[in-house]
Amino acid sequence: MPELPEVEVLRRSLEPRLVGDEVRRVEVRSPALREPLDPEGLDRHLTGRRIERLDRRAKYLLVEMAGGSTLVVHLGMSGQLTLVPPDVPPARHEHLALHLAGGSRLRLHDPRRFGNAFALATRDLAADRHFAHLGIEPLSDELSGSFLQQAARGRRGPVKAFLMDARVVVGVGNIYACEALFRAGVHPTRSVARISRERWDRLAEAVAAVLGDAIEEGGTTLNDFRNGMGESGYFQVSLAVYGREGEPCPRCGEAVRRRVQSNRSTYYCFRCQR
DNA sequence: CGTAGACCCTGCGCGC
DNA sequence: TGCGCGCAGGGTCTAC
Repeated sequence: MPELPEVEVLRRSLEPRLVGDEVRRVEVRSPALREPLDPEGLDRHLTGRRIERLDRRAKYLLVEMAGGSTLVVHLGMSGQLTLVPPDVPPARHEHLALHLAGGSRLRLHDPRRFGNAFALATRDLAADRHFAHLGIEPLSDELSGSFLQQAARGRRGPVKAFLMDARVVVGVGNIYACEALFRAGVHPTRSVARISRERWDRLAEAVAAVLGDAIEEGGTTLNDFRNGMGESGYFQVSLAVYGREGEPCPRCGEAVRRRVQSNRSTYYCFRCQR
């Protein structure tokens, strides 16, 4: 579930319901996430504080508290952050719960435990090791063909891995790397050393477009969340190639192919992507 | 230094 | 129906 668009949709859906509420109690139900949860740190930075605003950096959701501290949540592969009424019993993989003064409970549920949650004393993200190395935001005006071309200078390797390298540009996961490459007509294994300026322009446009479109379509996730319904149907229908091995390419009809790059599935059209 | 690959973990769908 | 296998949208670490 969690790619950048989903995190952004989550941020937008939670913000109006969380801002102004206050953390009454922090409950660490099972600390075994990718990095062990730190009950003392979470308690110290969150308990008794009012939620001022929600932000996002890369795929990290930032819950900014009055007084300047910040709760940082990463959903990993299977994480869900949901707001539930207090009488809803704990979920099987509910690792962290924030009990709010308004009565509801903000819970982090993550079966695969690749997620992460921690609190920072300040809002100075760049000083924290999780953020220090991160590249530009893909939906900012920093993303451009010339930026990508500059960043690729002197580098080797396939363009797909380059687009997914968070030191260059954040938030481009496996799905949207595939979708952006398809939209730009660039073959996923093409070396970054062999991409023209025109193609870098197309790639920059494609990355912003697929992420932007996904955020707009993700509005349905907002409705699901509000109604307490499931998460199915999110953006699946809009994916051109991802997860569609053997299905016809929407542009030319050639069967979509799948191959493995760096242990991840890549979906692409052999004819449209060069 | 950069790049490629392994790995962390649970759940689900598929084929047998 | 039951079971084993492959696969899953994340990031990080190690070996080369």
